[in-house]
Amino acid sequence: MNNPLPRSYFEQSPLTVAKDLIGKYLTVKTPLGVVKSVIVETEAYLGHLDPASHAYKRQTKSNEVMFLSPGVLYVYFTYGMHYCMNVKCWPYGTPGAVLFRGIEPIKGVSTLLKIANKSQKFELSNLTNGPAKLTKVLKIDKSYNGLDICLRSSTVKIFPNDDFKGKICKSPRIGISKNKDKQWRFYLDGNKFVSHFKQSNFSC
DNA sequence: TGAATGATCACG
DNA sequence: GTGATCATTCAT
Repeated sequence: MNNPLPRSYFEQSPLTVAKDLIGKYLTVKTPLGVVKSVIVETEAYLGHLDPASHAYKRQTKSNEVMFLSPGVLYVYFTYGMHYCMNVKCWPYGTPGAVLFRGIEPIKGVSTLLKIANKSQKFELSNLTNGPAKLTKVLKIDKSYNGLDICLRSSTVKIFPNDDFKGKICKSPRIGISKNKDKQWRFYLDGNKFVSHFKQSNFSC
């Protein structure tokens, strides 16, 4: 069995990590069993350099884990009802993160359907093709904020995928009002687990 | 296109 | 305290 991606991997720029995470394996130990997925969509947030980042101007109670060690999760609550999951990048003290926006489950599919209370016929992509959808079905909430995913013992881990072959495209990030021109969203071309499948402004 | 729904932050 | 905003989702 491989080791999960090490802390040094997450010390890189969020832009580097966001693009490189496409195609890698995400494993999450849910209350009902382990689910393994392929990461198919991410976005980079560049902390002090990025007006759209939650850590652009200052360090607060809610964004503090983005200033901690690379490889910890940053989970935030938004719109009064949703959780979104990021992994902290860049070295300790320098805020930055990669948001998980879409994943394709490949093991533990029945577990996911059970958590969502859906039948085998349900279109699986509708459960994981959005940042708040995937946290909901994986039962990721604020209690995961600050979790270190570089440890073998962690309930969330990311593993390499040496066989990955696929075309990675990029586009502006979804749902932000600042820094809209930057193409800091990355996704696997043609994959149905990618959110906002129909988007005009992209390049590959 | 707009409602749901609540935490957070800037302001003064 | 008040109001605006929000890295979303779903129904209309």
